[in-house]
Amino acid sequence: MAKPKRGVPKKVRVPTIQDVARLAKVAPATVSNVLNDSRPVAAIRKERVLAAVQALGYRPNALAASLRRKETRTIGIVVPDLTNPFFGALVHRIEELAAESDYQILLVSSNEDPKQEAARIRTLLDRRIDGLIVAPARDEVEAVSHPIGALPPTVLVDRGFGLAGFDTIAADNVEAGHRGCQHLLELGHRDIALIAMDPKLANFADRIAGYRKALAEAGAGRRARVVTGGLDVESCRTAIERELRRPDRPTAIFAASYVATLGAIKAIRAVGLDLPGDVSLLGIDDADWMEALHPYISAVAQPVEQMATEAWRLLNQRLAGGTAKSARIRLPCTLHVRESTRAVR
Amino acid sequence: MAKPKRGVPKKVRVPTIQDVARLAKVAPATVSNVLNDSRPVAAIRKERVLAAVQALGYRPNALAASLRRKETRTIGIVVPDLTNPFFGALVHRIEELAAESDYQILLVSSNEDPKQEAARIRTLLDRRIDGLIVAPARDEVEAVSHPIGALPPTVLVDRGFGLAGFDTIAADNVEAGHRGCQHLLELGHRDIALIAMDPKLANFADRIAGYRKALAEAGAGRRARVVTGGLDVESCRTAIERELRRPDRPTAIFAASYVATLGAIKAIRAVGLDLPGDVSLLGIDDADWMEALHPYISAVAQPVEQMATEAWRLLNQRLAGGTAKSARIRLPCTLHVRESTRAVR
DNA sequence: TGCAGCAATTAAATCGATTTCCAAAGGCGG
DNA sequence: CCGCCTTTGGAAATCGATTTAATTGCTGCA
Repeated sequence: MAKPKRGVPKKVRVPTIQDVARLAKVAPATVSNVLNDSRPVAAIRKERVLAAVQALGYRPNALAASLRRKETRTIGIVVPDLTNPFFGALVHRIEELAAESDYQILLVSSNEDPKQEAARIRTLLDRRIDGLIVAPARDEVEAVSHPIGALPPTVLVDRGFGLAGFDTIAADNVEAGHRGCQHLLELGHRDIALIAMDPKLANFADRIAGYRKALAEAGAGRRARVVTGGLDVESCRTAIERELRRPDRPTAIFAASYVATLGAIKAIRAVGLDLPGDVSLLGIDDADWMEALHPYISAVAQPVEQMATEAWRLLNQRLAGGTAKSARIRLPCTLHVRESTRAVR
Repeated sequence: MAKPKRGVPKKVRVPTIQDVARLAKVAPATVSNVLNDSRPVAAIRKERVLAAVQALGYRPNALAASLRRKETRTIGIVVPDLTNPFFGALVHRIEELAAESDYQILLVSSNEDPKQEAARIRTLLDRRIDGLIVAPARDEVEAVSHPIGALPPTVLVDRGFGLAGFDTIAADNVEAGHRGCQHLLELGHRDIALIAMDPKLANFADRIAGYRKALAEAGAGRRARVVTGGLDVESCRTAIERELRRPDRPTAIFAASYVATLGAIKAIRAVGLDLPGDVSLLGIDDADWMEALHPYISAVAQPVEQMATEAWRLLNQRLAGGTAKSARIRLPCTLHVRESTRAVR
């Protein structure tokens, strides 16, 4: 293998359309026409161009093309936290779909902070992205929409459901809360504590509403116990631990998110209770490991893949010029009954 | 709230530098000079420009700027699988660091496929990214480097260690295998099966080497049992299951990756063995849930955060014109002894 | 008072494509 | 055989910034 041993990384001038044109003895316009076949070009010339392209290893500068075309074939994705497997899966799937249609992904993370979110979105807009998929940090996307004015076609996923002017997609969170609580009720639980990271977020509000509804239907309306955890595992753990140490501790914990579920498991351990012997645990959001270690964790799974697919579909519709009024899509969750939920003694 | 009710999403013409110049009654060049303070501008004019910028809500078109400056402040990241928490954490951290320096991330996933990887990298290059961070699908990055020719400053993370011409970063995998195996040996295990997804990948080869070394040091050199799993959880599970069903089944499983660990847990369950009563399990790669459910899973943790930090540091050095010879950084892993590894009966 | 010298502005070139529009050439009917 | 129409090719405009180079307007010194 040749050892370059150069000092400064030799700036290789990448070939431009001019170079190709020169080599093929045609006009730049012709090269462009061949490559995009935007207009017919005589076979002889076409060949010469293709040969030149080959020879030089020419690839069009996407920046220049985008500038002229006013289209970047790039979409922005904003998530609160890539570390959360839910968003990991979401981004993964969207990237996959986008790539199939020759789009690329500018990824930014808002770290659950609306300020950062707004700032990052602005930088995305400077890049003239064609579209935007956001899992907002908060539901009032004033941060998203207000200071910015015109956004490109935008789809809101998971949070911010129903915000005017956006296509929005979310799991049917009311149903998730309802179905989950019902499951626990059917097992005979009456003291069910629901752990929400932040009850002001619509997702949690909905899940709480569903939970309350199920309780009410069972005639246990006043037994609702909603605990506010926090945005991270640790704060959820302490909140739940406190709850579990009370004399009237719940017999079941309904953890309304991935982070809360993790916190709940740790809290139950910390207090020294048996899962599911002493307390049952039902999570919202599924993860690969929940079916690995005993007790397998029961969970209401959000349809991440579907959410991603729908998000991409809606965005595509807009990109294609579709002008239907804002879509609002609720996707059903599925309850996975596993081992962490057990009939009350 | 006003209801636009427009048919086609009214194309708002975004203001350009020309518009600002016109409004401020100065030349476009002056606007540019103010905004980048590339040259001194009289206070009166500067104010006028700033006011105009405010009034119009002007933001420079990053495409145009990039085209001219030949710098996009964008870096590409390529990972095999975002669903894997290791890569999730890696990307998360890099994005964070990049944002701090006002860089943005074009994210692509190679799906563990070198062909896709090469294709996706090419599209990244078309976008004229300033730098590239890759966790390659294979170690021979001919896919990465060959057909493409000149790459921008590139850092290889996790895989492809030591490839000529790249800064490379990886965990000290030999040591990880060595330390892990040693731990199992200390517990009295002699029949330790190591599960690698693909022994041809250098990472796994290294981990295997470390494992063999530890065995040899213990005078158990010929007891090495290396099982080839596969790229996904399922195939790992079946491979391990087969191993566990043999009459001379191992007393300990050393799962050399996140995916293998998950597969191992499932396999142990499937065969009906007790973890860690009948078999011990040690994983490589840590995850939040490993310290949640019993038995807590012992694991050799790769220093993801550090790897991300170093990757960004090295890339920055190159971006800043640093011209040192390719760095090769090995980062130490840490053994987390938890509950899944137990002294052999 | 005249001119060198400096600082602040701006006109124009540039980045690298796409697209518009004009010109030349070839085909065809009258 | 001539003029009109259809192709095809290429020159030039364009996208929206940055940067270079030229210009303008002062200041200050002789």
